[in-house]
Amino acid sequence: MEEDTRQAADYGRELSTAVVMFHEAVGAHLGVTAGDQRALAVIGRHGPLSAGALAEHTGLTPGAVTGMVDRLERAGLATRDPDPQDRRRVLITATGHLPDVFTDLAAAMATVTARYDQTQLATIADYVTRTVEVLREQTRRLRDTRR
Amino acid sequence: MEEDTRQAADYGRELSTAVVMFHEAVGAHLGVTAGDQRALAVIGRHGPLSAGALAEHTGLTPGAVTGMVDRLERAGLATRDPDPQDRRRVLITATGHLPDVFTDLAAAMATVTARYDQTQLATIADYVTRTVEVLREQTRRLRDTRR
DNA sequence: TCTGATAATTTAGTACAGTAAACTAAAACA
DNA sequence: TGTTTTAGTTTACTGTACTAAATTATCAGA
Repeated sequence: MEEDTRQAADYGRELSTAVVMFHEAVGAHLGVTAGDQRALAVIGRHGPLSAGALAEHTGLTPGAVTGMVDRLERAGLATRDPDPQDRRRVLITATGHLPDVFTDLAAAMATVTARYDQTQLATIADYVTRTVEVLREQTRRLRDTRR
Repeated sequence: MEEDTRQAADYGRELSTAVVMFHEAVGAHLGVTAGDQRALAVIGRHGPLSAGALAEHTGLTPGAVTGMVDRLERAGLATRDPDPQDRRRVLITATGHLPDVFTDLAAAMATVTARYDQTQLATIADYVTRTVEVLREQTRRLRDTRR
């Protein structure tokens, strides 16, 4: 049992490293930062947001959001559309264009998950869900303790 | 089945985000970059490395490695020890001092994995191992296709 | 209609990680 | 012993993301 939980820590670490490096590579490839990608995810889930709303979501200044959206636009991931209700505003809209890198990853992961039956998938889902909760909690704690 | 693999993609995405954000928080908390942490992991596994060897491992210039080691030292994670065989050299040595953040995470993850029996742990290990392989392969492809 | 507030962008500046080159000390070799 | 090479650090510079403040256009309210 002890041996198995130690192994779990090892591959958890390897998974972390692999995830971080993958995302760095994606960022470098697309010319966007991790924060850019997270902002894009917010827009994708929520729908178009004004630059100001995005600034609130990200905690960045309006100027920094301008830069962020520039990068997302340049990468073909988002556009600025005028807001019909307020001409001062732009609505940052996800293009929905999924870069090959994500479709490739999804396809590869589909072949991985296709190996498992329902029970196994439930176990995996449980593990991942709990892991995500742990990570979020630990992240929260870190953010709350100032250096 | 299709529903389940789509859910797998969703929590895979959430896991990715949680991992990246956790590591960013760790980095900010400790004052080290992701690259610093990876270099530290190399030293931890391999044993002390000279600055030059570390530069080769990381692909950075000697000057950048000096900065990296400065940061690791400042965070209490590594030290510079003289190399008895060549006085021009320093051996970058991991202190082995595990920051609370990692022990806390390990403890939290241990409670997660303690929920599963041997069969379930084997399933999880299989999933994680394959996921890591997929991520590494995709990362390699990205690095190989220049922007 | 005018004034104050708001939205996004631009401008000027900062912080940081990294590179290239210079520097200093030590090692290797003739 | 003198010269060349090597190791790590420092210095000067670059690129990038970000902040603060200024700018320009639009909106809301008196």
